[in-house]
Amino acid sequence: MSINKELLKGSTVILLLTVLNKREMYGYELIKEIEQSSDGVFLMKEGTLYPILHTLEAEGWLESSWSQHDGRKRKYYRITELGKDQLREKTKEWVRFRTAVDTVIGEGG
Amino acid sequence: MSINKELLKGSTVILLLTVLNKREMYGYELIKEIEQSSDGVFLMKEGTLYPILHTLEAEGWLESSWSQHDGRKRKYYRITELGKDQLREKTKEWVRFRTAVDTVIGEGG
DNA sequence: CTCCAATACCTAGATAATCTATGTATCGTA
DNA sequence: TACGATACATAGATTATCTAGGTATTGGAG
Repeated sequence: MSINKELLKGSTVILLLTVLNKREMYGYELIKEIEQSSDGVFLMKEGTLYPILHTLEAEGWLESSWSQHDGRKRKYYRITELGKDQLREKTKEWVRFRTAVDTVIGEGG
Repeated sequence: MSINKELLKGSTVILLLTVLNKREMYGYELIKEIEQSSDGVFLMKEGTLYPILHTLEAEGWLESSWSQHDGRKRKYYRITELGKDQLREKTKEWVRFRTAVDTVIGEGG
């Protein structure tokens, strides 16, 4: 499956990039935000999220900075211009994938 | 990600079950059929397909039988009643997943 | 005051879905 | 006669995600 390997990771990454495209956020907040905005469908684990954030930062799609809030330190992530490019690309890919699945299974193509 | 583990395998399995729900087919044919009906998006590898077919048969979602055609032996797969139940379930799950992603990314929800 | 849940970060190792690579064999065609 | 297409299959690599564990702070319930 050519598109799927990308999409597996892609479906998580696209969600992260999308919410970070609206405003900067810290890890824990991202989990809650994605859970809420997906009506409880996406329950991302911390063990899933943090390694992905590190990877995206290493690839230059995100930038981060620490800040303090009530004695707790938070690491805020912002999307970069490169990240925005990737988001546009991933979004196209998602639509392509979604359309293809719906075409095959004949479910609201 | 609670739904995703299911969906990764699910997105492949749902495609297979869908086309087998229309008529019985053999492995090689399934690859071509899914490739065509998805407009070239899903290029399933034999190394991906055959193990999945064996698993689905072992789980009782599919049945198979050998037949001969021009000296080549083909293994035809049919969907079982259990398989049809699973297909309905998987389809619901797909719609749920698709809707959730589209809600979050705001792409034709 | 003490314990526990929630908040907030992190990593190592396990699990599992898919791919790569390889093997066998037949058929049609250039 | 050599090669691509057809047709099946499996072993091992890759990699995305999960499980399970770790640290530390805050706030509220008992």
